[in-house]
Amino acid sequence: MSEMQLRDALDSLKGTGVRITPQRHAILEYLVGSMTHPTADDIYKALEGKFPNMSVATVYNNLRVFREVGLVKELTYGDSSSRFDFVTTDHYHAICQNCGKIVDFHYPGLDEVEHLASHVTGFKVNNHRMEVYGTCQDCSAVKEAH
Amino acid sequence: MSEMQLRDALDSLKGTGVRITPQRHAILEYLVGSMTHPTADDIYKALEGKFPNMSVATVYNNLRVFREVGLVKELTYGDSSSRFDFVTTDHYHAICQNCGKIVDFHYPGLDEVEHLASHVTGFKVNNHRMEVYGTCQDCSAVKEAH
DNA sequence: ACACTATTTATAAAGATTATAAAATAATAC
DNA sequence: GTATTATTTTATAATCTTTATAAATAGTGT
Repeated sequence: MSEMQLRDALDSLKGTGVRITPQRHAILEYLVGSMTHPTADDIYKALEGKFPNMSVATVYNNLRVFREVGLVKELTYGDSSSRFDFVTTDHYHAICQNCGKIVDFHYPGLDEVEHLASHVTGFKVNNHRMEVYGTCQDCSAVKEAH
Repeated sequence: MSEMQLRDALDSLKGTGVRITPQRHAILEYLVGSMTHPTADDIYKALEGKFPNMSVATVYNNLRVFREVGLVKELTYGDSSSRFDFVTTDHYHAICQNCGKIVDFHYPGLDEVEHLASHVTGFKVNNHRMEVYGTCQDCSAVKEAH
């Protein structure tokens, strides 16, 4: 299934006139396959084997390109570096404050919030973002055990 | 009214054994008075007049202290630097993607999301964050006029 | 006023991201 | 298929935000 996501993404890139280089292919492939919301550095390190000469700038440049085209979302949490998330269907994130793990979950109906916010603030609202923070099961277990 | 907020904040600090220095007083005062969710640098520059010798580190250190005590929230949006928000009552933010303006709004009932997320992901959820993004009235007006 | 400890300052260091210019490479026209 | 052109990659340096460090200073309790 992620096969198809990748192919769709590449098609979508072609459609906007962005060249498909081996590096771009690899970065996209990694993003689609990864469930971990990696940082730019994660991606850089992961592809070091395949592309020993690839520059960090290439990773950043292409993540920006993907973001501008709408294939990728940039997530900025409290920690120092951004995380990048391949955009599939709308979902939200639960973030472990102990180990940093990020788990997806779905929730319908938050469009309502957009409407209210728009009404109250006078904004034209395009989209929203939301996360929940807490402790994941693994970390909870460790604390119990102690 | 912000007078009272400031006094409460100072009392709350004293209660936790944190010393009240002139710099801390000034930073808190600025945060309480400001409706603009300033960056550390904004605060630093704003207090330059009163404290010509103040170090940037002081601003960062104290913002961390305030955050740890719960007086201040750190907001990380897409841009390069964090913004700091004096915690009053729970509210959310509408962010203008054109000019960066941040407007507060209230919305009840998102605790429901925490429950569902907890159920689905197995997390112990402590809190959540949410924002809406769009175009503020001023920026919309400018676009229309053009 | 004295002693003790937290805090500030000045400075340097770290880390993430962006800018720049030259070299390499993909798409396009022929 | 080759030449051309514009894009992209690489390598490197620069920038910017934030944190670490150590000496100087200032609050607080006695």
